[in-house]
Amino acid sequence: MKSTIAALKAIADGTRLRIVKLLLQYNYCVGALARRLDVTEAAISQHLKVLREAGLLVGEKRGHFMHYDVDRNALRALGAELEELAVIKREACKPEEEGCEQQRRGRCRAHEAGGECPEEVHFACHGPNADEKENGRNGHCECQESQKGIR
Amino acid sequence: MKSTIAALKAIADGTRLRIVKLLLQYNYCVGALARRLDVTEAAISQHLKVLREAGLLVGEKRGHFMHYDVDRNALRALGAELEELAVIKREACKPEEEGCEQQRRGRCRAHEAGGECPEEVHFACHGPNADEKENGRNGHCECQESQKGIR
DNA sequence: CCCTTGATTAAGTGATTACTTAATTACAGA
DNA sequence: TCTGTAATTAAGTAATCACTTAATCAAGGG
Repeated sequence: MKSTIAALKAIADGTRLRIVKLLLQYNYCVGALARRLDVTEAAISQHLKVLREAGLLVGEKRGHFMHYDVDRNALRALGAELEELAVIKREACKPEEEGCEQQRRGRCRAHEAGGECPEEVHFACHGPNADEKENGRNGHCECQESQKGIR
Repeated sequence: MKSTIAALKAIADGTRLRIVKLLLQYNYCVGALARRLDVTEAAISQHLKVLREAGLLVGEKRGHFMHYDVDRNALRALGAELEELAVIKREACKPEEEGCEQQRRGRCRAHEAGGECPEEVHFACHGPNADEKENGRNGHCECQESQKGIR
């Protein structure tokens, strides 16, 4: 989760994305990357550090040259994580589990049909206010796909 | 390409990733997001703008509430793009196409076997220097998987 | 043991970013 | 039309970031 963000941050940079793409194809050392990308070696080294610490690269010393490889599994995993987000579905309201009040939801649907939205269901959109939060309401059941059209 | 980076930058932020995850599940309006995430509405609005301009969200006005939905296709496409990177293979050297000198590569392998790396193949790792670049050498063929172990 | 070269680190700079508060725009109801 | 509320935008600030140059570390070859 936190490492996901670190990895996303690491690859969400033009120069670093170019580095990753180059290293996927070629086994360049640091100096070669610098020349190919027309960036100073120091800058490349700093970018490599970011990518390495994000788990996207692994380094290997050969002679006194340093070569970096992309951790393809980490890259795949990162992509998969985003794709998996995309399949999250709007949760259906389960009032019996969540302790929500069906009456209130019913009233929301009435509003959807053109009726008026009573004051008690305002948090359908806005979530619980401070008092409601203390009363354990989480405001989530009122904002489902099933009630699309409500506020 | 450029939009890829924008989308990655947009989602590579803790607060914005939380927004996306919430919006995948719930149909909150801006104020509800602000309350759920304990962030000011102004801050949320600015994050929503970033996500919207990156193509990850679409907004819809209902009454005078603003609801945002995640563009799941965009999210999927972004994840797929990262996964597709991971399958890029190290390119085999094609000297006939690239104008590289096989003799030189041969000498590199000799070095791999424990021999000495002659000065002329130094760019095997480092890419072309200024003069070589003018002579059309791209320094790429010498740095392939096939020559792993060379500098 | 020095000298050269590759790579990293240190320090400093300008640009960008995430946030705050305040002002503004947009909209619905009285 | 006026009022109150939702949302956005403006303006300012502290922190982070990508880059630069210079110094340092590491590793061979003479």
